[in-house]
Amino acid sequence: MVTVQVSDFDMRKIATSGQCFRMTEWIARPGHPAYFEVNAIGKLLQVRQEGDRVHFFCSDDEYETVWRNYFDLGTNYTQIIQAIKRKYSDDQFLMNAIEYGRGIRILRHDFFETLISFIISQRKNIPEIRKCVNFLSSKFAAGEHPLSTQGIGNGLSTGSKFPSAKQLAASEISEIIGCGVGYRAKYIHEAAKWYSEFPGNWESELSGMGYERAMETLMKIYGVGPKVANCVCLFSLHYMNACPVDVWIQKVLDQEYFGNIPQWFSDPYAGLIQQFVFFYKRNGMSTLFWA
DNA sequence: ATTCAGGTATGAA
DNA sequence: TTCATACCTGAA
Repeated sequence: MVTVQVSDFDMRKIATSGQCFRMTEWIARPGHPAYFEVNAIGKLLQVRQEGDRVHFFCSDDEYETVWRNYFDLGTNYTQIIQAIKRKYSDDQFLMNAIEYGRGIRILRHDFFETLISFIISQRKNIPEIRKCVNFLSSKFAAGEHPLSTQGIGNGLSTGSKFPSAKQLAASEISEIIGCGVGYRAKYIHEAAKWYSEFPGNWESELSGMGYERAMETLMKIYGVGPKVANCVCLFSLHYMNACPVDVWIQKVLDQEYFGNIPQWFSDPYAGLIQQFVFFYKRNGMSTLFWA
């Protein structure tokens, strides 16, 4: 186990911030602190947080080479947030959102899984998205060696890896439909072909070409529009200026900014700010307020 | 039964 | 360019 002390890290907020769909909170035993199971980048990990101390149930080596980067723990969020608060101090809604959402970090999630997850996300609610992602994973991982991790309290926990692009590209559309994704199956299949047929490395190409060109490139994929492309840019490629506009952010624009585009939209950290705003609007505000 | 859920492709104005 | 509409599917 590795224990680190970090500020601006809240495992529960991260798990429910909607960046990825396979982080689950478990209660080991009533009265005991909750722990989180993270199924990501081909690994399974358990995490428990007590205040600003975070326990990662893995080796030192795995923490350093995998999870530190995944959770973006090398970035000083406290400093970034202070700068943002100074910059937009006259935006009271934003100040409230930041305080409410503090602790969320922008992950560096697996590229292909992020792409497929957000293709699935269109016209679906979050429990449905989670179900589809899990269904795809368990279906295509059948027969493979399951992921496992040394669980808290000596329990051994298992899970399945997200399918590879090659697996999905080689599968029949009907198999993909069978995972409950409906009309998105052909999008998934196309995206899988697009990814697996590229001779180079899409991640490094897209990371290197800059936000604008990455967006253009991603939106050429059948079934990928501006929202999905922005989510991939932000949650996987770590373009912190990428700012996905979904129904919740649209609500914010309509209701809090009266249809105008707020200043922070073009901030270099617009994506991080968007996460705070999204989280606040979705979880922190009573809808009865202005009903 | 009808509507809705973290959008996108398509075709018409 | 902008706008309306269909789209799988399950849950309220």
